[in-house]
Amino acid sequence: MNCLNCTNANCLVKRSCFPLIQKDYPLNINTINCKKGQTFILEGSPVYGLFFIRKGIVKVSATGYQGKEQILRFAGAGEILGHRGYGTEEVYRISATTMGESVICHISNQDLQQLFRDYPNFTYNMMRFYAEELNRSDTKVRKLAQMTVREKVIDTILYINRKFGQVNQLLSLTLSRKEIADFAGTTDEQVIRTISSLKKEKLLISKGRKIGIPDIDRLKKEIAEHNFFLDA
DNA sequence: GCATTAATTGGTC
DNA sequence: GACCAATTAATGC
Repeated sequence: MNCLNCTNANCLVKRSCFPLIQKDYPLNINTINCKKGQTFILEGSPVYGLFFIRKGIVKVSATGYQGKEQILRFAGAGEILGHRGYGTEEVYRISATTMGESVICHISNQDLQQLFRDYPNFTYNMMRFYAEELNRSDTKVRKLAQMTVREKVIDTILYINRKFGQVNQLLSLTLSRKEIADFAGTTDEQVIRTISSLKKEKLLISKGRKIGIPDIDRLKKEIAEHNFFLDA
């Protein structure tokens, strides 16, 4: 597989290096076709390059004490994975699992170094990406520490909406209650209770296991005191 | 349809 | 607000 016929305009490699990359440029992209629920980066395994999502949605998580899962973020097409391990770390500190059918691109450490040398624009864009990531993880810490459970659940739902949107008034990415809890840093029972009271307040609707937001601005108001880092 | 998994509810600490 | 247990709903095969 190579990047020439890739249609993913969001990809950082494509954006930064094309149309410069020619047919004979020695770049080896491994593409991995994944079904739902496949873990293609495993916490603790040696770092062997960077991953880019070509298609699909991936959850990034780390395992804590007694196997407790903390979901750190969800990533969509064009986003970068495994970057924190690159350079300094010898093993990945996160796992990455597909939420649905996905296509993942992988670039080896060697090819990556070559790209960094050949395409300063790519290097610069990567640096900007790292800076943004640092900001996001910073705000994530503050949210976990300062928000109430109710606020964290609302924030999680708004985050999913912001990132992946709604279809027919329902969030297009369906998370289990436990996944919401693992992202928000609470338990699935708390999530269930919060969601059901939000439904009573008409701030949320649901069909089966899917959740919808009837009025996004009204829901945003619920966490307005934390507006400071709403967009993270 | 049945078996498995997820959601919900109630109770205890 | 977490953890546990019991019940009920949803989903996969």
